[in-house]
Amino acid sequence: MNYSKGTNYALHTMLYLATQKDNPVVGVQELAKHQLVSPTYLSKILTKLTKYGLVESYSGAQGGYRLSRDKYEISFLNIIQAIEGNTPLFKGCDSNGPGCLIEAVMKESEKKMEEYLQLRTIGDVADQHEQTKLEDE
Amino acid sequence: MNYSKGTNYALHTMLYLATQKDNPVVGVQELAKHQLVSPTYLSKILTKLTKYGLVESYSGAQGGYRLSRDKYEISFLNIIQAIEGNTPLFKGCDSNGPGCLIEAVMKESEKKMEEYLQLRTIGDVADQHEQTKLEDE
DNA sequence: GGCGGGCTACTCGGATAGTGTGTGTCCGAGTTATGGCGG
DNA sequence: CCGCCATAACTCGGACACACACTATCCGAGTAGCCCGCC
Repeated sequence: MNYSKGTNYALHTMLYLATQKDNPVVGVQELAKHQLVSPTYLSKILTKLTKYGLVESYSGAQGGYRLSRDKYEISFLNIIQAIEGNTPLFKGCDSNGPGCLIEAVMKESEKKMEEYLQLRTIGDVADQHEQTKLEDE
Repeated sequence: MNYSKGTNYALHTMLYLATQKDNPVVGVQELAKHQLVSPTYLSKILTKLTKYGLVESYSGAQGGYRLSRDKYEISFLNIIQAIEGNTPLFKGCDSNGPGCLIEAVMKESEKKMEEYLQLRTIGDVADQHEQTKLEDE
């Protein structure tokens, strides 16, 4: 029970894209280099993000990816669900029916987490990232 | 990324124990019968709960398990961590150091969920369970 | 009637497969910018 | 100088192998209550 590595890669990739000026198209090679991941594997993750509508892909030479909408409109929850799916963490009370009290508690706890992840956007964190970089200098 | 079935079994088993009067010793056979799980597998889960100090085991004839402390002192988080371990859901920012902003957000979201799970005790839910049973009659 | 030994029911723990998901690679197909060549 | 074409760079998508955790089962060992027989 933990987040897949793909989610980690996806979050860092999105953060990298969000810190770029003027939202340019960035190739997979460059994205992969910053995380020590194979470009082919990262492209699979980016495919998921594309299907989920978080990034746009551009084929051909000088192609690559860029954010498909404003970085402040992309929450952590969006990215996580794009990779992990939006299936609930807890399931299996089917035999006990929808009135299972345990399921209710688990779903509520999951909701608490998702509410926070929905609040935080990749743009916010990108700004924080810029801030700390300036402080270092 | 989801809770293991073992966690589901553990929660239902704990709830069943909590709804018993006077906290008697209950055998694995009886516990397994209510969840349609093999007794041998359920015993492995109960072993974890025992090591975590949530239940006590009694060997020999008429043996079994019972809660080792007051049901209102046993939170959902206790049970979940007994089965899933207390490792964080999100990990892998080691290369980025402890100052990784993404990791901070993820850990905070996890904390939100755990806070709620720590609040809810198996005793509370057991009482709710009794309540709804009375209303049905 | 009291005591002891064997029996039974039960848990404990390790060993062992099967299975599904995540992880990662490889390759062919399609797409687009770029540069060179000929008109 | 302009347009066409080959080439290179790049993404896209599927197919495929591998590793690891979860799931589940089986079996031997240990333990405690119970019953029966012997003294």
